[in-house]
Amino acid sequence: MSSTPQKRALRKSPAERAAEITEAAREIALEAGLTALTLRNVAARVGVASGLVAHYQPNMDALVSSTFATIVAAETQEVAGLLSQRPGPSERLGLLVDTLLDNSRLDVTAIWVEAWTLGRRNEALAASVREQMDAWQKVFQGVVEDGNATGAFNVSDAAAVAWQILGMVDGLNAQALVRWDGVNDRGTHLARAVEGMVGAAPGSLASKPGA
Amino acid sequence: MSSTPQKRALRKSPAERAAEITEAAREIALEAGLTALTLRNVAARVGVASGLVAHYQPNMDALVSSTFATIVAAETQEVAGLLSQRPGPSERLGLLVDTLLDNSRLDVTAIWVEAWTLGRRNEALAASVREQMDAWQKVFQGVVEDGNATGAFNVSDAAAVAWQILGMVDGLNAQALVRWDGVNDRGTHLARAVEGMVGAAPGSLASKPGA
DNA sequence: TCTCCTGTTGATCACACGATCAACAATGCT
DNA sequence: AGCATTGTTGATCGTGTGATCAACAGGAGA
Repeated sequence: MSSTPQKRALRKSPAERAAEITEAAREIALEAGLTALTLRNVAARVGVASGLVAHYQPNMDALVSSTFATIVAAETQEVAGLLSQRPGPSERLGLLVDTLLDNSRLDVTAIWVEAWTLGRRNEALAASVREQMDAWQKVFQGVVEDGNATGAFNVSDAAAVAWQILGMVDGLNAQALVRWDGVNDRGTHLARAVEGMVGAAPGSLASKPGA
Repeated sequence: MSSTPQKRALRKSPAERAAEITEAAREIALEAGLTALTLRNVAARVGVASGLVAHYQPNMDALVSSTFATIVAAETQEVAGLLSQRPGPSERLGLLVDTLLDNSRLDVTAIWVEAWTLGRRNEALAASVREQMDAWQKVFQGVVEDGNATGAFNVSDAAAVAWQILGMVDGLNAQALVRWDGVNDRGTHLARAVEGMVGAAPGSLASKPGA
């Protein structure tokens, strides 16, 4: 008769409570998407009244937007960190391509796709999406420019090529979200395509490090 | 005092009324997305009570699903029709790439992206999405296989490469949905990438027919 | 002209959403 | 110990959704 008899949530500092809410929002978004970010949903996860969530956020659009930014920025930084450990531009670009095969990031991909359409009705989210896309593009652009300097690549417009590769990766990831089967050598095929774009020698972007 | 005084919609045959409803749904989806497909929204467009829309559809999930299929299948057939007018595989693949630059299809792209996430909670829609993706993939696969037979391309796994190209096109289109600026020569870059994938000679996929 | 058949209405239900706010109570300070 | 600050509650409002169904009325056939 008393499964969760905790009548009242214990009082916490604003900073601590705010952190709980954003963390709960992050978890919910990763598990069930940005659409599942409702006042009552987040409140239930924290173990708190719905009004409290509203008290800590100007409105739900803002929470959706900031949650998206938190999740996506973390991924960008994580991958960027992995990149810096690779010796040269070819190895770095190859690593980025291999990220495609890593289905452990499908939950983040789902959030990307959701944000693209949700941004249509949530201006704050739309701004975050553009911001985070720019961040990703700069990661790619840096690698391409490095390769240009080294001579490994030969690209006239590094920014444009970076946008292109980003778009391809996003598209293939989104495809894997719906159709995870049917395609085997995604890494190899994409590596060949990217080689064509950056003017690298065929096979220079090692897809599978184990080979 | 009487802007739309039509008290009662005139009686029509079931087939005619059903066609009106599906057509209204198509228009709404193209203008405001699949999310805007509500009972009252569709009913208002037809000029009819909301209950009538429900009467002609088993449920809204089905209407969303069929509307998606209608819109997307029409685009696939339209582009496939354009393809058949081109002489050889290289020209056909080049045309497919140029379709990317055609921003007149952005409304359909928006529906694609929306369907990818909506399919998470609408099983009927998810099935339609997979079906329509297969249809698109077959279009690409046909072109690739033709090129293989002609000798213009050199691809070991045509199906996989077709999936890859489709994913790239989707990704770049989705990107254009959010970030329409910043990239100029999308066609050229993608053409170079695809050339790398199918083993075609560089420049053989003419991006801009005017050149 | 009368009578059914059936296309159509619109009120209604249950539910979920964001947002608001007076009332409450835990906590730290005096 | 008493008090004031403030974190917290939960009922409430307005809106929107899909779905249901008894009642209505247009129109074709007798």
